[in-house]
Amino acid sequence: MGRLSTIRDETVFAAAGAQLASEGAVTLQGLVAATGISIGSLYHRYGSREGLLAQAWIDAVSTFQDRFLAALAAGDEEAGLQAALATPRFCREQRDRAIILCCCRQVDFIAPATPPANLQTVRTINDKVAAALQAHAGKSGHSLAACRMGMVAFPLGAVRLYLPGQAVPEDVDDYVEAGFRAAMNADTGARS
Amino acid sequence: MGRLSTIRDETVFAAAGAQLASEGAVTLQGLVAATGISIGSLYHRYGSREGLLAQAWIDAVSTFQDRFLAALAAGDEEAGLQAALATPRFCREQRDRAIILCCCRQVDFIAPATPPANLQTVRTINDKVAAALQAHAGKSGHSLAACRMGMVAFPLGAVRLYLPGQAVPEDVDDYVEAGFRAAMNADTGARS
DNA sequence: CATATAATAGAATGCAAATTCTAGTAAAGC
DNA sequence: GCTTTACTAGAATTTGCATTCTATTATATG
Repeated sequence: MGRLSTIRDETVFAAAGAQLASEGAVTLQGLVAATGISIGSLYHRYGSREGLLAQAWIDAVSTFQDRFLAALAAGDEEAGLQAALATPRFCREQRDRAIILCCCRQVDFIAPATPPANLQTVRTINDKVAAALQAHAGKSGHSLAACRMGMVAFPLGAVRLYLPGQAVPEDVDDYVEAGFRAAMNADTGARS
Repeated sequence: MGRLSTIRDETVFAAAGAQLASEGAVTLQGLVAATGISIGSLYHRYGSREGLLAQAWIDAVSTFQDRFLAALAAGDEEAGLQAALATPRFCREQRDRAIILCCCRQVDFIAPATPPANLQTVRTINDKVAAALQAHAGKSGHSLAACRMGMVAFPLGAVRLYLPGQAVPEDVDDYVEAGFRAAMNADTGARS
């Protein structure tokens, strides 16, 4: 029961990401202007500025993580490539969340003043991805460095050529694939 | 004539970059604490917070630009590769400036409130790099997108795996080279 | 319809950081 | 050694933003 919220979390989080990407900082007044929400609602719903930012980050990261881990979990020969391609695809299908992940930094959302509960959630998420990467490295016989390069660094660098201003073109996937294979081949620490 | 400054610009700029990378924001009090400079000196030397940030960015970008353009200017077969490698090399030799370039964003330093003179300088620098890339694309027969991918996006993504916390390992150069060649080969818009 | 609950709303407050301002200090030229 | 010039220094002020607080509005349930 009780009154229903008029403005969705999604809208607020997207506005925060957009402001951070374009201005370099988020102000609550800015969010009020961008979304029409009131200061009172912001504090009622998110507790504090830090809480709001932390939730926005967690929302974006966990959504992406689901796809990235699912791709890796396939476990077959091309699992790594699918994980690499998860980044450009995410940028097209979840643009607002991708802007938070690709155009901002964790430090913009997660700070010492972040509520402990949120801080713990972030740690769990980060650990999970790190572990999955580690596991994939072991299974595929490649070094962790090569996996991070081909599945994280190159894809991120690629989409950042376009976000936040432009759409990520389809042919970025070709470059990501080429970069992924190159990283795997260049793997000086390969074990197989 | 006149009194000599005791703390070098370089030191102040590096502190600004370090703070931005680790905390996500720069405060003048933070710079005072990190470098020992006084508030009065900051305003005397840089005019304003915006002026200071703009100068720090310009210092970092123009230093990098010199190397990047020099590599491209060689003009031979491997000029593109040398330009791609300029990024990891810069990270090792000019770490403080590299942190500003690789771990921060232009928007953190250049804003609407940036002094017009500095704004103009930044525009000139950006245009120069864009033109050189464009020229290299034409000369080498590759698309501009492929050149930006292999010479900017992949190298940047690669070093960001390590900066600002760790040194950029030597083998990153191998991945950057592999990524560069992959981008050139994957070039769907190649003209030769 | 009455009541409890949850959300909206925005003016008032407090705080942290940027900026201003006045005084003091070191180097170079005459 | 005197003057000019450029830099240092930090207290006082202002400003912009986060946060608090009280009132109000909308929905669900009995």
